[in-house]
Amino acid sequence: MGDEIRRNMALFPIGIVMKLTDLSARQIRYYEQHQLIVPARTSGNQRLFSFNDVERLLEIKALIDKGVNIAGIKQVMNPVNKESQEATVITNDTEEKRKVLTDSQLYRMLKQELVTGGKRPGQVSLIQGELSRFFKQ
DNA sequence: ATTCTTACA
DNA sequence: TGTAAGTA
Repeated sequence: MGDEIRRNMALFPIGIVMKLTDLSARQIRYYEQHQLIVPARTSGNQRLFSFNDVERLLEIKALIDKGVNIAGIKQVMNPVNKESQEATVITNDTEEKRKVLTDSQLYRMLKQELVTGGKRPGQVSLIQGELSRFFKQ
């Protein structure tokens, strides 16, 4: 179950997630208020998002674009499970080890995610189509 | 320089 | 949702 841990690792600050999803900070925080995502927090109260968080945000974005409101999204999306939340609790030790992700490191991980496809077989990952714009040739 | 919360447009 | 204010 190592892949799940990887997808639940808290890695990105909101600024990067904004670029990854093309969502505003206001929107991202708003969706968190409604429990659509539960990003981890650093000891300094800063949000740290995981690949799963980013994927969920992309799904939310797709639904919003379809005209679905928050209430509708809550019905369609499965709620954030306990394991995810536990896995994203940031200890001081974790925070120290995380360091700052360089762009090259980030893109490397994103490419890995594209190869993996994210999620499980059966449900097509939205991350691939959405994030492909970061690898325009 | 970034992010956070609160509150008003 | 956008944005401004005052912090951390």
